[in-house]
Amino acid sequence: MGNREKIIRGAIELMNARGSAVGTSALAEHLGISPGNLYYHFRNREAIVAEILTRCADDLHAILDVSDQSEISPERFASCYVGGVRVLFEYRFLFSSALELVSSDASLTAAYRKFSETSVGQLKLALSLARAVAASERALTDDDARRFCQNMWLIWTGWPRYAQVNLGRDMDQTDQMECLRHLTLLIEPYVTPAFFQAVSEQAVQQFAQPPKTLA
Amino acid sequence: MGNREKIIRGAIELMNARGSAVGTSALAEHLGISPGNLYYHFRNREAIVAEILTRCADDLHAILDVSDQSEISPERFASCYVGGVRVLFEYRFLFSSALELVSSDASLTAAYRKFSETSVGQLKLALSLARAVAASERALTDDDARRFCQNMWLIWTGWPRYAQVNLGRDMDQTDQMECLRHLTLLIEPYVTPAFFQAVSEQAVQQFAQPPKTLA
DNA sequence: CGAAAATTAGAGCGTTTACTCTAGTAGAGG
DNA sequence: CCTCTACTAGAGTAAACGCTCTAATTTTCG
Repeated sequence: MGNREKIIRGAIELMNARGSAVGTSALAEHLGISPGNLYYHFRNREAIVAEILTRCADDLHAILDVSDQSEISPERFASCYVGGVRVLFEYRFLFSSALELVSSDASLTAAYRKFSETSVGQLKLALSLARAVAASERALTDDDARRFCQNMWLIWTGWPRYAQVNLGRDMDQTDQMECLRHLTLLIEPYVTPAFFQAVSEQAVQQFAQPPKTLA
Repeated sequence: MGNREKIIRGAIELMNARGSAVGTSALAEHLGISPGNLYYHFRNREAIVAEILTRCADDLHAILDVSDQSEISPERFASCYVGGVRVLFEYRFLFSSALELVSSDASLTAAYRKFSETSVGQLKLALSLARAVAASERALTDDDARRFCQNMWLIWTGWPRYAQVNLGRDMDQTDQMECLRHLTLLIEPYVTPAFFQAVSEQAVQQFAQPPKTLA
């Protein structure tokens, strides 16, 4: 693994632990390389964050993409949010320090907004396909469906920070499972019991398996 | 209004807009006072944030306190979360920049955790009292009730950042109303239609009125 | 008024920041 | 062996940081 890759991974690790404000010297020291070395691989500090954001967006969008489906299975539905929890935990500082990131750079702002907009849109599509299957008795207007997906995004991206900051957790598998439970609770009233049961079982099962994309 | 009060308000204003990372010189310039003046009124930069956190906690806890009630009216229930939205919007940077705040100082961490713990506890009490009234058909285990209140906290504290960062809003009354709608959507499945209807009407009505505590 | 106290301004301190620049190493191809 | 390219180290820069200090000003009160 080259230093470029080490820098990215080290930055994620350190920023997840201490917030996006970690400096270049702290990062270099953490990695055991010289501060100047960073600037051979990246134009500036912000370029590191930008690449991390891109990776996160790519990972998440690949998981949430259900545009090829006309109807969504409980298995696929579960994989959306089990996979989502994994990705959002891995890159959690992006959401914990969102205000700092966005107010520091204009191009990051645009990328960040596009990212969240696309994700919420994908969630909405998944929900509509799932609701077609679920045929729940509880109706949602179009505006409320958007709000529901935004709520889901808020819990999804907010829980890691909540667990870390408010509860002082150390961010292990247990915390990811708890995040899943929070999302489950949110979804439950809006799908049929049968669909919900199937999704829950699938979620637990998929969560027990190691993620696919890890080499 | 003395400079001490001006500093607090200016800090809230500036940090809400740009994140908690605003420096002492930027703050002084924003207020039209000298940087050194800050240190007459406050021991150090962190003391300013600590006082803001205390104020926020006091304001919110006063609004959420239902410990004197044995049963909660729709009016009181609505005032909890209408008032809560107001407070959390006013101090929104505390939640947007929580990771940065907490990782910078140990005593702030303790205060922040106590704050959120108490708030979620108060929410849980309000919910249990409301559910006694509402007698909904949808049961919640104790763990799920906690998760529900944590979800509420996440949306409550997360929405301002979402609106500001992800949607690029300018944080006016409309955004607070939208936050209310998000919370409403969360609550709806867990109370009876009659209670929900009463709470919704009360919420709209209370929201239209100016806040009581403003002198 | 006049003295004491409270408040303010602003220069300046040491430290840290993101970043640049130059000297130098490691390995591949000829 | 030599050279070229990819990469690394580390000293050094200007600016910004939180903060201290002193002198001046305003307010308070006998």
